[in-house]
Amino acid sequence: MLADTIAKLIEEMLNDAGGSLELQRNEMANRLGCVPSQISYVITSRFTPEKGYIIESRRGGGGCIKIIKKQMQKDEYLMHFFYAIGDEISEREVLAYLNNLLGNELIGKKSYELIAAATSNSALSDLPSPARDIIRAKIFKHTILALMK
Amino acid sequence: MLADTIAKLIEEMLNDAGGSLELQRNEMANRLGCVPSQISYVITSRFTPEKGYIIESRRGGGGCIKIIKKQMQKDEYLMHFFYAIGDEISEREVLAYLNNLLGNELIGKKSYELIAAATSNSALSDLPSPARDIIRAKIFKHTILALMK
DNA sequence: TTTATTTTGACTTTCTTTGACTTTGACTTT
DNA sequence: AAAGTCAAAGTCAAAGAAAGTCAAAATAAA
Repeated sequence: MLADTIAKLIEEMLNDAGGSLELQRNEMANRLGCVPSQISYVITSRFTPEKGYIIESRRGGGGCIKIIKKQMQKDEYLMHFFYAIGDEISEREVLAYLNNLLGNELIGKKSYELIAAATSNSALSDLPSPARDIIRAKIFKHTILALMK
Repeated sequence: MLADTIAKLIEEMLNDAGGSLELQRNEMANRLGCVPSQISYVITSRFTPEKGYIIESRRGGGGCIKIIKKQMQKDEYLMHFFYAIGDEISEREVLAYLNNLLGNELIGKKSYELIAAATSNSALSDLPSPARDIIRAKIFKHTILALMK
């Protein structure tokens, strides 16, 4: 299957490049003889933040797609937290996690405050009860990944 | 890419000059082997007031373009941002704000990444279109307030 | 067969480059 | 002083370059 081939190729390139890489969508699609949006598809379906990848991109002349892989190792502990977070989470639970991270000096006071603010009930007060904890979990996960950048 | 090269050059010159500098458009374009309006393009697209730059210029013989990087007091600036944020905001707009804050060294790279992650389309992808930008604005405002703690 | 994933391609959006044309200001000439 | 000249910078739109989006069609999995 094409998608798997491309995914494998990108992973390989990521390894060679040491965890972070920039590619040009059109150029790559050309090399592989596929349509450019296929590259987009592979990236959005396989290199998701959930799987520990961060994607950035720029359009226009000289544009490109940047893929960053967060490897465990230094961030092993954070990854442990990352995986521990379920699909939904309460404000209280977030604070418990954050206190743990702070206590272990994995994050600083400023990061603590920022994440607490972003995931607070106050910030998410427009959302109804079931949705709120789901969004909170996503935001929390994203911030944990961002910490590892 | 040409534009990036020019932008980088100007930033460097600004640093060397300590935050304010005068350049001649034609002379510079000539040196870089590009068309003069390319310099204008770079300045209007990268050195915007949004990002904390002030541009002045004089036409005619001996004319030039003056670029000033301005800095404000931290909380004043943050409050300014806070009030500028409307009831809804796109991912793009948040990033523009953040880049400004980062450029003015009002936040660090880590805060930048955290807020960007918490307000990303990716983190909020479960929310439908109108709600997404509203929640994003609330989260953003909360994090800005947290920065002032 | 039904459902989920992949593949494609048409269309959109964003960013860059270029060049023709306009406006402005300083200096020179009348 | 008024007019003319020339050297800047400004403006704008067209063309080009890349990535994003979306949905239909094809394929694979259940």
